[in-house]
Amino acid sequence: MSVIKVGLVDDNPTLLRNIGQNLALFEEVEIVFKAVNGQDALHKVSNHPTDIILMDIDMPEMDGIAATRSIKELHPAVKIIMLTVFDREDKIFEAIKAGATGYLMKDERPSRIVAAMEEVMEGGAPMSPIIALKTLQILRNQSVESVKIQSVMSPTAFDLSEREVEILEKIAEGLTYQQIGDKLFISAKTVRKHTENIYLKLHVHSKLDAVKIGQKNRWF
Amino acid sequence: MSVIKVGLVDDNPTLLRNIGQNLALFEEVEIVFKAVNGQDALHKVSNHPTDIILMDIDMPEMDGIAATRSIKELHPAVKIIMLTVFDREDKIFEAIKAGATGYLMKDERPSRIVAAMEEVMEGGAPMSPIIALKTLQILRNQSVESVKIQSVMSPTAFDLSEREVEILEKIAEGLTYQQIGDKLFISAKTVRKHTENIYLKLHVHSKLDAVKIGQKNRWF
DNA sequence: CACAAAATACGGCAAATGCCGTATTGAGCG
DNA sequence: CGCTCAATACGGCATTTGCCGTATTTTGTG
Repeated sequence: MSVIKVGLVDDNPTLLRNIGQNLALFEEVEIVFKAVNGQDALHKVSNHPTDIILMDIDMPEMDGIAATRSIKELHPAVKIIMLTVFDREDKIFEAIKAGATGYLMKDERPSRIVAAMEEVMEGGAPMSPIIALKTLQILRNQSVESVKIQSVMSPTAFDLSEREVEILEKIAEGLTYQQIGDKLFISAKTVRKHTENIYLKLHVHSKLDAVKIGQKNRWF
Repeated sequence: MSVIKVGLVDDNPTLLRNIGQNLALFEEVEIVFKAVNGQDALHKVSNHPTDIILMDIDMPEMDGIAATRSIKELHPAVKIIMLTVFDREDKIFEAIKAGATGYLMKDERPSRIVAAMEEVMEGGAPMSPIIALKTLQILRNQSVESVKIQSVMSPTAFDLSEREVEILEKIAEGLTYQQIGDKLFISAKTVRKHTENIYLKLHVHSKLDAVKIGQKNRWF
């Protein structure tokens, strides 16, 4: 892999051109497309072989995070580096969740951006210092348990129907059978029957144990 | 701040000397102490003004993580960069929790280690690419809720006694009053009375709701 | 020691829950 | 068109739970 195929996504044409011109000076990158919004990017990435997308996080229409989610779904191999002007710390976590591999400030030097792209190609995860610190701070607030390696199972793996998952959600909220029935416009008796079936499938015998399985597998 | 005052902590004298010699070539760092274990480090950092500690993560006696925790407690301003030979991914998270600011492989080039220290001094959080990726992966597995800014309350904030917290833990495990009583060698009736008091203090009316508060505040 | 708080224990009762039935309806599918 | 399965609904019953008492013992603290 000598030349890195890059897609640029930014709703500001001026910035788009600036970044493009800066990157064009580096022979190790080749800009394969430019897009002005998430929809546009989603379309163009399908028609151009792409290694890395530099994605503006703040865009109208489909924003960078939604676009990242969509693109990663269709093209998991494409790496995405988020770019932001401000330190939108509330967005960092969402961007990471969406599947971004790197996270840089827009005012990084072009050489740093190219270095970051090379780092991504080598399996790294480049972040601006302030971003890296922020991720550590977020992580530091986590409990050890929540990071434990665990094989997450989908509700269908337990053979739960959609309705049953819906019921289990309400149970997890702490509602009684009657309250759940009222919410779903079915009788409390029916809710209890669903619950019986849920218990059979999950091999548990109480609301609490059922909810515990749901939480462990992040169903809600 | 021109010269960075560095402390080295490693149980392997050879590596300690190697790193020391390598760093000595850089005029922007000054090694203020070397320690061979956590205890030693904890003692020496108190007697030497220190900016950054390079800490081996695998040490006998007090390991790097415990040492980091202790040092950050006494000297919050001291930045700590963890060094590891292998990709001990299970240790990364613990190290971060303990308060490490950076996380590098030992085989990083000396110039990279110096660059990382400068990055730390500027408020960054340098990580080797593989580490950075790992932190993102950990973060990606988190639920959004668990990162939400939330004021975590201690059980004492709800006026819960130790015993009541203990009872609540068992409830969270999904045990019945009888089972809890058997485990704690008290009668089920007593467990129920404790639970009544817990409900009063937490303002809830069911096991599920009580456990939800406990989970939200990370009591177990 | 005296006092307060916490932990322990028991009784009773209404409501909720867990579990065993049965039965009807409708949607999907070969 | 039958077949299956999910969703719906109801009855009954034993157990658990939530909540109201009261009361004794233990523990900690001034």
